[in-house]
Amino acid sequence: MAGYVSDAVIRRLPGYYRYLQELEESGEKQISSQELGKRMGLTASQIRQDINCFGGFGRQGYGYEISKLKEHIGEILGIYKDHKMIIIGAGNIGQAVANYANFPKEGFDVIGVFDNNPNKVGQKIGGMTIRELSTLGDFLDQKKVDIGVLAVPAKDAQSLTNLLVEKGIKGIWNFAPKDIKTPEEVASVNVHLSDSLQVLSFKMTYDKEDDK
Amino acid sequence: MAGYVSDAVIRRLPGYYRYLQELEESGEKQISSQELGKRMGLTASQIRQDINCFGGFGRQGYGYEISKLKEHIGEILGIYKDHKMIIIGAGNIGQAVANYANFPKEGFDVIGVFDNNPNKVGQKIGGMTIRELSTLGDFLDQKKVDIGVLAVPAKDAQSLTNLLVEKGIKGIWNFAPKDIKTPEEVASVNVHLSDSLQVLSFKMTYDKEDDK
DNA sequence: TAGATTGTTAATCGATTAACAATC
DNA sequence: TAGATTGTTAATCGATTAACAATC
Repeated sequence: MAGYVSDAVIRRLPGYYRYLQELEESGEKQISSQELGKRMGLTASQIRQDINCFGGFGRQGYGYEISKLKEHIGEILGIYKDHKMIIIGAGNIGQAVANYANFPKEGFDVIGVFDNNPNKVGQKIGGMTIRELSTLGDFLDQKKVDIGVLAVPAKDAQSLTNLLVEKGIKGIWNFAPKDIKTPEEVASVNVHLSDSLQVLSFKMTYDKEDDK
Repeated sequence: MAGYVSDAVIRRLPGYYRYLQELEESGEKQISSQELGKRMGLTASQIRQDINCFGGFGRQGYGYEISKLKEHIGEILGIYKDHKMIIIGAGNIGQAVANYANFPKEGFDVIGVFDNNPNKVGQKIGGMTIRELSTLGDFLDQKKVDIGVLAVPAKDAQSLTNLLVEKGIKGIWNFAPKDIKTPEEVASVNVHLSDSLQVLSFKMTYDKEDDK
């Protein structure tokens, strides 16, 4: 359906989904681009442009049917598909992701957790037994895994990425404080929590000098 | 020093810091915008433009002195300052942040953790005793806190934001799956992990149809 | 000096906003 | 029908890239 979709648009899609879900839960049936824009802090124009990257889901003179638009955007995001995930690194972040309650109901299903620390291997987190990292290759040979979550130190990020890619992973969600390189056909998203905290730190300093 | 700095530039700053640190650790002394661009996947032009938002740190015919530029960008980001942080919500993410090893050495210091679950209050995480959420207001009256980390359910995010703002917090690092509103003088950064996973899901689906 | 590379101005590109005809 | 609001084209704005004089 969609042709080229810019990164700027892609990054806004989950926000649309969240706001539409909230509206749906509050019992609303319909919304105009103007009203949605007011709530989200976007212009009505931008919302219509964004949505029309994927086709005309609205109705002139009426607006958008909330549940239908939400459904469409969920579909576009691919969140109704079944995603098999594994987590590599059972440290703070690996554990948080393993236990994160929001995923399963949306089709993101953790089927394995790996670590190379002997004290952790065999322990359970989020109902899963932590496996020895050296068994990762075999695991990937045997099971279909869609998403690899990298929650390891920076120095291990690229070599593990290479292994995942070699074994046919489709996407990598990278929490290591290091940018990873994947071939074009393997999607990746970097989270970089520490970067995000530094951005906050910057804004705390510089906002004061802002004069607009 | 700096006038208006666009969000696009701000978001790249932590990346510069990371790459420069890595170069420094590997013993490099000097780098040109061209070479740095190659490593980071940016154009040399963009790097020079970005850096010159904050002043001329380079030398013609030579490039940039790595340790000096790193230091400058660290300064700009404000990461050498002392930041007192509190964490609100001792669930998966709150715990991960409390235990996150990368912060203290860079001046981000967690001085309190709060939760409203009686089973959690009194327990220890990251060397801190979890406090009853209802004591948050008093705590903020007594101590100077710079950053509040929100790791709570969506429904509680805005009311806790309001409390933090009222008590004079300077920045909010928001992990709740909900956009928060703060007055202009209070900085905030949303992390929205679930959004980021959905972006990955989208890219896994649509990259294949991409024809460039 | 010659070569390299910055700092900065100008050109281009892409994303956002405005406008308005189509139509519910 | 009249009013509202979309889908879409055109105008504007801002960010990225290119170019080049300045200078180390």
